[in-house]
Amino acid sequence: MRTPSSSSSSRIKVLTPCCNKIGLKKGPWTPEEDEILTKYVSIEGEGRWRTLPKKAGLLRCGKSCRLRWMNYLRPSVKRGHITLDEEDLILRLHRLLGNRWSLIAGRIPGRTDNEIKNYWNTHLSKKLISQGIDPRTHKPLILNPNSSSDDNHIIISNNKTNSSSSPSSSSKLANNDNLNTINPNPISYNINNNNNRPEEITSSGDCQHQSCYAMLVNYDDDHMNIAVTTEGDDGMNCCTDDVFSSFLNSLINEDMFNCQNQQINGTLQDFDPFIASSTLSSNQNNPKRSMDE
DNA sequence: AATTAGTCCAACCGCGAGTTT
DNA sequence: GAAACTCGCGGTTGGACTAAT
Repeated sequence: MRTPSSSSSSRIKVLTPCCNKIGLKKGPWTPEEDEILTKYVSIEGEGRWRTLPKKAGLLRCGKSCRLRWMNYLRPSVKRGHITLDEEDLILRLHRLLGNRWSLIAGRIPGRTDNEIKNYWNTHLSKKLISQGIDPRTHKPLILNPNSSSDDNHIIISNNKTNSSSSPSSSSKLANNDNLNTINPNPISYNINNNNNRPEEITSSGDCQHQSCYAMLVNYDDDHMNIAVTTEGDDGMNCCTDDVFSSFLNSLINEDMFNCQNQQINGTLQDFDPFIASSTLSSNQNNPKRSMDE
């Protein structure tokens, strides 16, 4: 937690036990602590992290408990090396999403954002550099030295305009746990693209809900915007997670991606040739692989 | 064998945003 | 409506381990 002096906002934060590190243990977790935390969460469930340490009898802050559970103790966490398929998926997702680690992790079962982030920083970024590719932009290092770090990355916001939403808010909106409940507005996917001029097309997607969505892609000077509007049975956005999954799948999956390419007259292919080629090659052994695996 | 350099990854930190009071 | 609380994210750090000298 932030202390009042370190906060950039006008909100005044009061030190809470979670912030006050006095008496709280830091550093690596012991097997005994792991056992206590695992036992407690298995009984009480996830959440209420702030009060968990006291109730469970742990001398840790809530954030530390949550991190330990999420990244290590959770039963669904897959241990072991990242497979080639997973690596390929990470590369393509990062190409689309940038450093949205939680979002990427959400598409790779059993892997945590921290694990993927570490794997990226220690393996994949170096691998791309060795291949002459900028790991931030996925473009050749020589050809585009002045490109920003967000070039060609999808920015997801709950604003119809091209707002430059923060990574955290973007991730939260794209998280399936939150989409149905907190997003009253259409999601817009903004993809920076310095090479395309204004253009507008409409498309549709498949969703089991009625009054589902329309997808609008338009280019302004610097961005490609894909706005997904949903309206469910109750008039609220009922299936933005479905939409988001479909959209992401469409960008990853070869067939759907090619379909999108045709719909937008090849402009997306210009935007992202890497995806098209890498997907083509990577799916040769698993052509129907879905990101929802 | 000792020291240094490099790598890896679990954990910490600051911060923003949503929720509750 | 404002303040306080809580959660979760991405960036960074530091210690353990390994390789090189």
